[in-house]
Amino acid sequence: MARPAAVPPAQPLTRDMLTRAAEMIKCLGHPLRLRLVEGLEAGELSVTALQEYTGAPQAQVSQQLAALKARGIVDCRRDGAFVYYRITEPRVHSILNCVRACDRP
Amino acid sequence: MARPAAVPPAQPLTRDMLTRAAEMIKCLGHPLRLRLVEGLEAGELSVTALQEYTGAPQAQVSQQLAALKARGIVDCRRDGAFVYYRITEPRVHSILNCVRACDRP
DNA sequence: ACAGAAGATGGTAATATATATATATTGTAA
DNA sequence: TTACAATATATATATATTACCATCTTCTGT
Repeated sequence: MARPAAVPPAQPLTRDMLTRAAEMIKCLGHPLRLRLVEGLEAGELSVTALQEYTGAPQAQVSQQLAALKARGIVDCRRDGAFVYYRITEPRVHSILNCVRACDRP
Repeated sequence: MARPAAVPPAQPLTRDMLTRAAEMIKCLGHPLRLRLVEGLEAGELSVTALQEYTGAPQAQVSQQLAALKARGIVDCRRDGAFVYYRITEPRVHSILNCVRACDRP
């Protein structure tokens, strides 16, 4: 039997966009990192605040914030003893909204 | 100096929802898997069609489809010699849309 | 200068994931 | 039943992530 034709979807992401998108998404695909960006949604927070918010140990919070920062998802500024993180990747907000739209099409 | 108060964002995802969401997102955070769901956006496709669409070797396509299926992101049906995959996780579409909204807030 | 708070970083063991190759299964057509 | 196409799975190896602990740095208040 003839095999079904491949139906190439319109406008696929370029290889590069796809790779970068996958990296960003992968970075969000971690419970603590996802919680962190959730915490940062309303604005910037210090590492201490994020520690309290997530309940995770300090080192882990710092590590995962570093991972998020390395991918350009967040950035930080220092103010005295505190370092404040904020979201810099605008798509994060919409992705969080998608995630919250649980199981509803 | 007093340390800044933690500002707990409204309605954080429950631990469980967060864990599951992270798993789904993580699964999408892989170039080939992301390409696969992109291919499936318009409807179901056979493994062969997906092979042609992605250009990836057969075993890898099958493997990554299995990963997507294990997470409930896609499902499949067999029709004769062919197996057709389709998206079952409704949030995938919105996530893909977010991803495509590159760098625009 | 000193002590302590805030944060970052390095090392590491356990675990997970990716990729490739080979092989197995299932279905179809002759 | 034979041969071949379509798909799945097993296995091995390489690589990446995670979580944890300890340590180091920077800043603040005294």
